[in-house]
Amino acid sequence: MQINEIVQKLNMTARAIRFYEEKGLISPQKQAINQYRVFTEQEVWRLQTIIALREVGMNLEDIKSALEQMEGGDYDELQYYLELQRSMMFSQWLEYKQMIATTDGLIDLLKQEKSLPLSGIYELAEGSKRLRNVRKNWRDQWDYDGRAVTHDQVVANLDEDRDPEYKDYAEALSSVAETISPQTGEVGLDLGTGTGNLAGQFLASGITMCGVDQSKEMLRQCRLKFPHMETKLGNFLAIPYLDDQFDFVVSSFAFHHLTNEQKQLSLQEMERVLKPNGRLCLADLIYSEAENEIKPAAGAGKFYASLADLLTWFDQHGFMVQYKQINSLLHIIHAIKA
DNA sequence: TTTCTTACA
DNA sequence: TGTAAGAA
Repeated sequence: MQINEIVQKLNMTARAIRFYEEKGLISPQKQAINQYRVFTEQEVWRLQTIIALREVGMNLEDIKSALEQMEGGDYDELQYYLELQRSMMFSQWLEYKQMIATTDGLIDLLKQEKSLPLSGIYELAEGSKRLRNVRKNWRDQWDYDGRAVTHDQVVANLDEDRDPEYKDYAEALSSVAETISPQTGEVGLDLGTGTGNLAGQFLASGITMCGVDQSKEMLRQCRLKFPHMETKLGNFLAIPYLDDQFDFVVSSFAFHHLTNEQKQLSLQEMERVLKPNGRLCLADLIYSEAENEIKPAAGAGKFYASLADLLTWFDQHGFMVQYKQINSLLHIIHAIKA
């Protein structure tokens, strides 16, 4: 097949095809006489794949590696690329939501004041820019990919001196499950599910669970352990689910990886995916009280929330809250969306 | 007529 | 990636 047939068949432009070749995504043979490109079925298939991946917003570089993986029969990688794409789309969706809200704010100001007060504009613009940056600055700083395989052993054989972070791990998990005490037929979300240890508590009693984690390797382990659990790549700041999807949201030993600013966004996100009257239960390392309390160092990339801040947030957002303390840092927080 | 390459937007 | 120009 020559280039024009392809162009019509897949309705694209010849320039695009040559461009893909230039970028090394395809490499059709050329006729010796006139240098015309000749396309095989294989190449048509590749082109179709490129178009499809393009359609979901993947850039050419990523498509190239995805294609290479698929050549090697590695469909896991492709799945990862698609999930990454999906989670990015959720980030963008939220950004748009934010921008819409900002615009609405400006429209309201315009209506009320007949003019745009500069301070208001500035505030709204700054606000949305800040939110955008907070989301953009999210990264895997913790190398969970590298720790995925050994993670379960680490939490199983705790050396409390070396890993004070996971002290009372098992107790915390079962406490969360107990607190939520899910009804048959309910659907729950485990944020930062890792290898699915918390979700497993619910799965064991026949509850449908979805898990979100930012580490693909953690999710791989999780899928091995719980093949029937739905897992998605994503993060706390742009939960890859639509609004009002879950009866309850849980999370353990993960929230403290967020900065305080990110925590606010994250709570907002949990609220978004939670059904009306949904429940939320967090097990995490939290400073309990008083400013003058001696706060143990949280370590790099860790930000223990203050209990008071959390309670305030829940209060302001119409949640009923209860909490209990497991050890000096570890708390279980239970909030119900009224 | 068709496609190719190259340069530029 | 689109468009334009010159060549095979």
